[in-house]
Amino acid sequence: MKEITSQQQRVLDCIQIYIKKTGFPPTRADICRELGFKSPNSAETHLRALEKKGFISIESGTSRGISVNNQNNSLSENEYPVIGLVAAGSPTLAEENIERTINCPKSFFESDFDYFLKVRGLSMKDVGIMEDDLIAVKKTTDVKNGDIVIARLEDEVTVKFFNRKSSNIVELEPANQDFENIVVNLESEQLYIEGKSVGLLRRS
Amino acid sequence: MKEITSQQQRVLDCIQIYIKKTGFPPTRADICRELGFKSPNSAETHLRALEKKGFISIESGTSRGISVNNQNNSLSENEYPVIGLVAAGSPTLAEENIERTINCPKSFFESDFDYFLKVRGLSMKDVGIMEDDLIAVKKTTDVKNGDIVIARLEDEVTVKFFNRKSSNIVELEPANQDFENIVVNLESEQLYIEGKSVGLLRRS
DNA sequence: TATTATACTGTACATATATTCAGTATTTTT
DNA sequence: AAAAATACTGAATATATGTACAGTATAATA
Repeated sequence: MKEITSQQQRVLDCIQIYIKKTGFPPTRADICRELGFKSPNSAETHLRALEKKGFISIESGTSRGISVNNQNNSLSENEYPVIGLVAAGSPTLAEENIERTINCPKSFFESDFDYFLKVRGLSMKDVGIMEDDLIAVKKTTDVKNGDIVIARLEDEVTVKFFNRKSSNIVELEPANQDFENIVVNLESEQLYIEGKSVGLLRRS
Repeated sequence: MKEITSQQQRVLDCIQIYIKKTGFPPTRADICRELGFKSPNSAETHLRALEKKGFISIESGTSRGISVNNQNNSLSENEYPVIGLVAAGSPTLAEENIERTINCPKSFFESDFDYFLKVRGLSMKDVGIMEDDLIAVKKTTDVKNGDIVIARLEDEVTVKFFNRKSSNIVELEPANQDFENIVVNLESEQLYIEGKSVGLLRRS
């Protein structure tokens, strides 16, 4: 995404305001009217420049065929994948693991997140995480003691409390007395922290 | 807002999906292509009907001049109030009870809903409803046995399972063995069903 | 120094598009 | 039983709109 000039920014703003106000994009003539241009080609060349720089897309031959490319807009909604917690195998974003997607505002939970994880089992039931709940997961390895983490241990993926006991020992603690702590010796076992829980969604 | 027919609903859905996909509204011809109509007038008459019923607005003489009137639009977002579960007093939508609002897609839970209720206490902890969780509440008195309902009993508002034992007896059952069933005799006590839970949100 | 990008005016035109008119048929409402 | 709404096909047309072409001028880049 190249740098935008101030005039091009004015045109981009004009397009977004127009869409917000009317529900559909402006024509070249509309842009001219809004910004005081006298030739439709003024708008046309700005649109071509904005398209070249990746800010908008233009559907050729289509009236009002302008769409603003909103990839990184924190106010917008987004489709988040729902990933099943398969007993064996890591919860990757590969297409075969995506059960469906959920449309959700980007700033919905306390922090941004990357996907929803569908919970299997009741190992965290004492903190209210039940079967089929959807955990909002932020992909990170930066976790603190007490965080609810999504951890992978030898192809087994679990949701547990994270607890570092020493430089080599990590305990994964369930929130259910029917389950036992998993003590991981980092010297002899591979522990991957896939991410941590930043929220929960239950749709029933 | 009059009633919409199933065909008109198809056209309305088509418009919204088209806008979502392309960023701008469809032409009459686009609608025909999507829905299999053979005459642009098929789309035109449906658009006129949708406009007359208030679902869309049409800018006359304007290409793609369709805008969806998003008051009650299931695809759109909305601000939902968060209401604290005050021990005494009903969870009304009066301004003084609204802690804040949450921006959330309208079709986020299994059914539409009216507000978020912030949970106090642990009476439903065995079904994963914890303190400070936000229950998505649909205002209704149409509840079935087993539904999680928001009930008001003599100025006390609680979240419990609904269980009608007989025409006069309703049991409100907690999901926590530390709490006891509340047996309500409808002849001697007033029971208001404020609504039922259709989902849950936890932001931590 | 030549080239490219930016930033416009002004004209022209093919076509994308809304919209009307003429029909047919079924269902719903009055 | 009549009128209105629904649900279409099919053809015609005025105009709304994208877009190319011809210019002018300045700033940035190679």
